Amino acid sequence: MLKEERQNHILDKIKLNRKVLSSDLSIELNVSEDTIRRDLNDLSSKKLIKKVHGGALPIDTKAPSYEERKFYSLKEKNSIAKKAVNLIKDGQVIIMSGSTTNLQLAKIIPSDVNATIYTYSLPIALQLTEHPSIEIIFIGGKLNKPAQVTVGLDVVSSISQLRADLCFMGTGGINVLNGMTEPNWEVSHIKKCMIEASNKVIVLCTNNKINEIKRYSVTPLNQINTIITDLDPNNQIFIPYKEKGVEIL
Amino acid sequence: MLKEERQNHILDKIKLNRKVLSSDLSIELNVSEDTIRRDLNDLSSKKLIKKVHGGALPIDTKAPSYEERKFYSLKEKNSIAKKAVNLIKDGQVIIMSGSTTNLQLAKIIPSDVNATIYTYSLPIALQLTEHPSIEIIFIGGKLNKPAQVTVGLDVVSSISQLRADLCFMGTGGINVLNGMTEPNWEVSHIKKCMIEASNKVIVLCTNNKINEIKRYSVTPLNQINTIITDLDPNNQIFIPYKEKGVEIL
DNA sequence: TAATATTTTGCCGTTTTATGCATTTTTATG
DNA sequence: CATAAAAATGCATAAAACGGCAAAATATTA
Repeated sequence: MLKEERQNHILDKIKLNRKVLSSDLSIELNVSEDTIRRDLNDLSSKKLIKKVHGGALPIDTKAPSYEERKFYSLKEKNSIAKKAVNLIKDGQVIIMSGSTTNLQLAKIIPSDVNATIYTYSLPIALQLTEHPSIEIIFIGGKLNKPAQVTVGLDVVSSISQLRADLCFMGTGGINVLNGMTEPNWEVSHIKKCMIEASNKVIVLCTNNKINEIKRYSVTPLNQINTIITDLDPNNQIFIPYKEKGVEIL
Repeated sequence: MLKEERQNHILDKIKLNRKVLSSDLSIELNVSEDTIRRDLNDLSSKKLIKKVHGGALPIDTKAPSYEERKFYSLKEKNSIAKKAVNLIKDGQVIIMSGSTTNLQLAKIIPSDVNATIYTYSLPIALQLTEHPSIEIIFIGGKLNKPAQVTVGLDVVSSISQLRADLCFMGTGGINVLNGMTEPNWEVSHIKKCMIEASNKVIVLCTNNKINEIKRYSVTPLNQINTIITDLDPNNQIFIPYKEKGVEIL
């Protein structure tokens, strides 16, 4: 039996039983416990299992991510949110994607603003429930736990049926050549729909996302109306963006 | 049994019972109390539990933000949730309404349970994102801010298209003659759909809701399979309910 | 195909870890 | 403040992990 076969067997067994013992595996697979231990070490260093004394367990699925990200570079996000909030006008229909920058924005919308906001992010929706006058429509679907947003076909088809004045969109990365890109395929697809559905596309973009490329393309620059960053809009880094007709705030 | 398994078990039990005794655990897990004590020390130094003389308690994390209700009669709600959680079986499709009792239930679902949960409540969905294996489908629509749930036609039509094994439902009031009633028209309508869509209807009901009547009728008793309350199920108050064929837990 | 390099595996002595037990110290409580 | 329960401490033991090494299995190259 090949090493890889053996390791696949181990992965399968962990998935099935939520636990394996080195001693069991050694007998079951007819190899020494040393070999099993080395297998478990391999798999563990690939983050496929959690190795423990005596065997292994499935990887900890706990997601600390969103909460953590929430406080990461908060200052930059806030400065972006402050610029963004001025673009919201009474009576508008707005779509907001699920970024933490958008969450900051949701927090500072003045209480006299009257608008309708569509979102598929739980934290943003929850935040907006504290606003007295904004009407919130939550876009349902299967939940992506770490990001706390809904994803999938339901979301795509809901958004396709919308017509919005504005959309505020976080981003995985943006650059002149490739436009906006996302690390997550599902999210990239959803964002395409958001852009389709909106008259004006506003991208909220902390400085570390500028001139970054992620795996999946969302849209070329020419579909983006405005980019809001924490940098000075006159920074020379934005010259090529402006040449493509994108407004920088 | 591996050390980590044991510690996971302890964490689960604390989540469920809000307390554990070293002596119990020692018997339950078939190890000496010394070992349990060492486990509790481990978990405690990782800030996952609060170790106390004789056992351990959950660490009290999240700041109580919106919900005074959430902590009001928490004890009763928790005792209901504990009974309810036993009804959840692997692989089931479950609909949960938006009550605070359901939120308690969501908190204590053991981490090895594998089920699909539909809900239209933001806090419940958010809570469930911390569960490693449950699939969550959020039912979108217009948000009702004070209750933090979606309501309206979208919700009704989404639920109508479902087929669930179970639904867990909070209630505004219940009595023998009028069955289940709700103060809010939209919610009453949504609950009707939930009942339609579910094979088994389980009503979670704190004692103050028993023999109460609200404005809008949801369903007569005969559509309800089980009522879970914080009272003793043999309490004579339930005799007429039992005569109508409702199971009391 | 033979020769050689590389990887995988088993073995063995050493080190570390997990656990139970006995003894002492601390804590809760009437 | 007396007493029983729980916790801490130290020690013993068995199981598991580690590191080095050499044999065996595989892959690569001439």
